[in-house]
Amino acid sequence: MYALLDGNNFFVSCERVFRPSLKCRPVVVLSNNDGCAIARSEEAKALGIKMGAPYFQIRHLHDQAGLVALSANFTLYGDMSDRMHGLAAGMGPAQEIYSIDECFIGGLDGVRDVTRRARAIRERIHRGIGLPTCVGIATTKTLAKLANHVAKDAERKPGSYPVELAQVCNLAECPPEMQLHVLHQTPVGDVWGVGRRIARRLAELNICTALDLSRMPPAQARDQFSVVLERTVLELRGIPCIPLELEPPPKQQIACTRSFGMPITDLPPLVEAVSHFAQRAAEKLRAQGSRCGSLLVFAHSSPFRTNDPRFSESATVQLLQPSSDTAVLVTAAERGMRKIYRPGYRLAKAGVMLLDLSPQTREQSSLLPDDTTTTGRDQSALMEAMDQINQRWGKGTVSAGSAMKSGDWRMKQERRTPDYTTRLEDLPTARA
DNA sequence: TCTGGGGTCCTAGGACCC
DNA sequence: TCTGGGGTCCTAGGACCC
Repeated sequence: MYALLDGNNFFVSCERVFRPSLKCRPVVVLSNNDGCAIARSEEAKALGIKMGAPYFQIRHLHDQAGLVALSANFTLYGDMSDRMHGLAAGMGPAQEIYSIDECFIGGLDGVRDVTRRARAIRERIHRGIGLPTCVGIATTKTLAKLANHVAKDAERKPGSYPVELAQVCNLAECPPEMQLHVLHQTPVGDVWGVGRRIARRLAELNICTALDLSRMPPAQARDQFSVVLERTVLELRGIPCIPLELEPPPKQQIACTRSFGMPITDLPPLVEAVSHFAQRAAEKLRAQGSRCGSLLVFAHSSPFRTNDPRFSESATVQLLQPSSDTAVLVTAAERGMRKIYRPGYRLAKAGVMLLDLSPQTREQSSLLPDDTTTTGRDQSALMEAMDQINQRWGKGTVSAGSAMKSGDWRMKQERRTPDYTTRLEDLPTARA
């Protein structure tokens, strides 16, 4: 038995905790660079704003309908997320943190009164940190996801489902007719693991609802699609195929990529940007205790500006030996960028990806006699000191020389809210 | 003028080996 | 003139997730 708990309109809800005036208003949170809407309040959804809608296309709704648009504040959301997951863990013996706003709880078979317990946890989260959540409970993760949809729909679309299912829906407790009804009401594209493409192909086979999909022969799902879809079919039938992942496996690649605040044509700001990306990526790399064997740098022009000349290049730089040293990675990133750079293009985005990750174990010295790369204890001690300083005093307190964050490649974030929960200066003040 | 970022897994096809 | 079969590894591309 699994439960899935997730925060409703998570980023918007985080913002509303500290600005109650945003309640009952249409609110969106924008992606980096204030590019497009990545979270919407119910009121914003009612205005017809789609997930991913470019901001410039919905900006007029500010005057027309009082839309409030905020820059993403991931520091705030990450901290609220930690608190939410901490409270959610009380629901059962095992927890998988699936994303910033969702977690699965497993091992519920031995837990008495699961539904009531889920309601109590929801209440505790709401009282404790002010976030609204919904919980779906079922025999498999895929069905728990589905139940979670039901809990949400029952709450916000009166009449769609019985009110008892609002906020917390335990599908396993529902009578069989209701279970069938739920599967029948769910479009196949809303099933976890079925995206737009596969939904379209399934529709050609006359498979349009979750119920239809659950009745597809698993072998056919495997032959005509993939083992992934076969698992989904089985999960919809109540046969668990996707286990709980208690500990996140170490990442196999680490990326840092950004769209620029304005188009870049010159080499120096590009080098500065990728140096910065390499530095950030190196921090993430060390945080999970890994080294990387190679690094990929890319840059491209805007795919949306069809009149501009197109540019899209990448270079993979092999390191002499695996490293997690900021200086080594920054140097490699710069080299890659100099290699792919061509003048005359308006570049919109660039990034660095660390590949061939392996665990940071013992020091391994180079076989090459004249390898001048600085290695060994001194360098890793320096990295450790850098990470600690930045952790204690804030990101970017110390940084590699070429990676200073000064240029106009920096992203636009014109409507960012304060770091209410992680910076003393931003602590909200309560007035009597 | 203005369109995000960071991941995973699976599959097909080619290279290579015996 | 005749030209196998089975396996592994790697990569690129597609699909999905939030």
